Amino acid sequence: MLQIERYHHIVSELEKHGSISIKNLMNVVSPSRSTIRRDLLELEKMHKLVRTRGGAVAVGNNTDFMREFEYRKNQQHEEKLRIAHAALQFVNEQEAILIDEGSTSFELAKLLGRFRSLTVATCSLNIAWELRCAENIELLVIGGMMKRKSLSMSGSIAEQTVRGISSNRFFMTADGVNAEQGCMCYGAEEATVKRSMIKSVKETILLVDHTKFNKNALINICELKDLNTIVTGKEADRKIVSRIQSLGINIVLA
Amino acid sequence: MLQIERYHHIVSELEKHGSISIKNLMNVVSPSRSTIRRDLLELEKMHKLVRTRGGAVAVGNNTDFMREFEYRKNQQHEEKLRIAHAALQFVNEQEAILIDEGSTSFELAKLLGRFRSLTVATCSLNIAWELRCAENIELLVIGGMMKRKSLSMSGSIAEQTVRGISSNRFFMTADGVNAEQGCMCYGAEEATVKRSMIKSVKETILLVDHTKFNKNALINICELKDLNTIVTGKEADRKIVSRIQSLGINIVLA
DNA sequence: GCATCGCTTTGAAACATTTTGAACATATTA
DNA sequence: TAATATGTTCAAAATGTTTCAAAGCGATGC
Repeated sequence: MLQIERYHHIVSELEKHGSISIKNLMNVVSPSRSTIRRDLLELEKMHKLVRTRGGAVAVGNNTDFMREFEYRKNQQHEEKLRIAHAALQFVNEQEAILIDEGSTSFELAKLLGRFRSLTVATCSLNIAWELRCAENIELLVIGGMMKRKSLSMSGSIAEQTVRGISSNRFFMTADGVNAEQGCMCYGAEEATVKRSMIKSVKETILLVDHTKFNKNALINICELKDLNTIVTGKEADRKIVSRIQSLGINIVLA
Repeated sequence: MLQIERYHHIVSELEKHGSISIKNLMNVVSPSRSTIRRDLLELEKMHKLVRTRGGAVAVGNNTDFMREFEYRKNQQHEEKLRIAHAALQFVNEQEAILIDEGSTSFELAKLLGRFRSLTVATCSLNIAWELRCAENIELLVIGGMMKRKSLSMSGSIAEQTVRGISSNRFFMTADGVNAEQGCMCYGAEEATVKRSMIKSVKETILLVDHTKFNKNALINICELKDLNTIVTGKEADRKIVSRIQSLGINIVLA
């Protein structure tokens, strides 16, 4: 394995797991302890990792974030993947779509490579980064003050930008949904941006895993009737589903 | 195997795997190390790949790591680091600064961890990603249509955002600088954003390595008198330096 | 057609440099 | 204290660079 390939392998393992051991790297990237040790030494100089006894961990700031993101991603990850796949039916070639921040919509973004040509607008830094090299996608990054927790842009600048655009579909996420209060999330500014987005599109499609139903989150985003479709996992409670359907909202169980 | 066939084979392998080793190419494209080495040398000149010890990696590779590797192999990398360090003297605690896209300003961004509290606005997706976890930094991402080549946002949305902000200092980059035409860059939309940025700050500081002097790039950004300071490498030609100083521009040789 | 010339490409060898794997003494952990 | 990991040093291996002669190839003239 080439040196650069080893470096790359180590860094990407680190991004995935947050830490690695020399033992696990042996026979994968190199047969010799010394070489691995030297690689870690080099990567530490580049501030790509911090060495520990027996291995290394991802660098300071990134670790917390990675852990949190990985954690959120892994919760209901399999369900989120199903939801993302099901959401694809609402994406059409040559269209412009809006994608919200959040792990489910991140999964959707990762599936957009299959289209020939799309325009995607997003306030998620994660999604922007994921799509930055996708040649089939015209990417509109919605700027604003970045929220470190969600890695998304919000605030008055984001709102102003959203008001100036219009598109067919908005794939929204939420932290809580119920028939009475509608969609909710924890951040007030995020909620404002979401509301603007809803206004600037023809159709809003909510992507939520089943655990979000009947859960309350601080800030109200919109009522259920503002949505056109909800895509969720087949684990969703039947009563809730039929309750929502009775309000005239289309539900897709993935 | 014909030369052109070898080139083709190497490039397509590179597209498939992201990296190749000379060993693997031996006996496939040519029996001789020398020939392969020469091929890689040629392809590197054509910017089809970047050579590494023992092989080569694809250019414009998606991963952070490869991109950084490409940067590091760049001739002026060491100079750019010096320039970034020197530029730090113009950054003050608690201030708001604007940072342009480009590899030199990216180096500057990486040094901002040493401040206790800063507000940073940038149109560079690279820089935004780099600073996403920095708890000492309030990050304003300037949104807009993303240019894949520079990983930066521009266009009318970016301009509009820039018009709405004001800050103390703008750290600008350029592809060409000379006393007559001033600062230039290759992208027309990028130039427009840069001009807006210059207008919205008190002081503009240009960060350029010495190779940018007396080089022409397509689009004019501004005249030299619009700048307050130029930070460049000590390799810069003395004549050019004194010529610019005579125009009343402060020059820092890093 | 074929020999010759000039140019480019190729393969190999010599030498410089970097990387690697192993050995051993030292430090750290349980 | 035993076990494990680390740092250091060194020779061997691998890779890069430079140089050069041989081979390949097109153009030209006979």
